[in-house]
Amino acid sequence: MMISTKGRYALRILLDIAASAAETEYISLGDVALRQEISMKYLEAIVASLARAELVESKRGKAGGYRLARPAEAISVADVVRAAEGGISPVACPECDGVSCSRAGNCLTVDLWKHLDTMIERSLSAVSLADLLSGRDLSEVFREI
Amino acid sequence: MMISTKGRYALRILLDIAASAAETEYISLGDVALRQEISMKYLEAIVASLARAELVESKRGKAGGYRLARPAEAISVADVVRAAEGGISPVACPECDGVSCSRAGNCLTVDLWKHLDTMIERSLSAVSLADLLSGRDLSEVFREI
DNA sequence: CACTATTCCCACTTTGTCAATAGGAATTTG
DNA sequence: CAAATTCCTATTGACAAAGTGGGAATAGTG
Repeated sequence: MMISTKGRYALRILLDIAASAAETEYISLGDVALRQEISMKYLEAIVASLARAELVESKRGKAGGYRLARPAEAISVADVVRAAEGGISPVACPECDGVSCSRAGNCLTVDLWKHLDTMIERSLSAVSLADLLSGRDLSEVFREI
Repeated sequence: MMISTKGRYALRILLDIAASAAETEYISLGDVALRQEISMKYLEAIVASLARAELVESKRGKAGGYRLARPAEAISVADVVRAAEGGISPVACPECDGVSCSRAGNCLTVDLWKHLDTMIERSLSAVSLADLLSGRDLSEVFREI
């Protein structure tokens, strides 16, 4: 599994909410849809998974909307992708997913995929929404991993 | 797009060929199919893309088969994945694919995806078939990136 | 209370990709 | 020629991605 529109949109949505948060407590999806040029309906679907993962809190009814459930510093890109895509691993290797594979013993590749997975995991965990909002140079972040 | 069975199988196929290469010059897909428990027909499809990418050379007819087009040290996992999957990038971000995106200017995420891409690219480029065959500890390889 | 703006829920469509299979043509060796 | 191989094109079934549609529940406002 990889990073499709769901994951990319999810990140943009959260950044949009975080950036607009000063004005009003809760940001409506209508506003986000306008700014991000994403259809309202698709937004709903994506935000639903973000809410399920407790990355955002919602308030219904008029003047309702969404806000971050935690400070932007405490939400990593890994959190977002996991919530939106259902997982982070880019490799469909059974053994890597915890399902034992009959070939695991003499498979020369398992180890490679596992290393790749953990590296991606660590990289995306190291970048927070706040980092992206501040325009921080990501070379630093990635170098420290 | 990222690493599906096609990419994983492709790697296993090349490792199989590389490991058996001492016995006979060319390895037939029938043999690979038996050892790797992958259907002959699916193998054909995958090997075709490896041949197109000039990672393997073929010989037709009886006693024909495939062999590596370069020494195992000179074939990286990145080469294999690119050939089998048609690309490496796990992110479907237009700007990252070279297609200019109207939002690129005020998009806070493009940079992140580009960093991620190049990191994966560099990681997979750093591992060769020979590394995998020798059972070399990949922690070393990944640490040096 | 009536109205309106919102989230929430479920079902649906369309399009595309993955994973694999099928049948047969072309080529080489013995 | 016969057998073993690669090569080529087409097709299938399952599943997910990307998005749409209709409407119910909720909450603030005049």
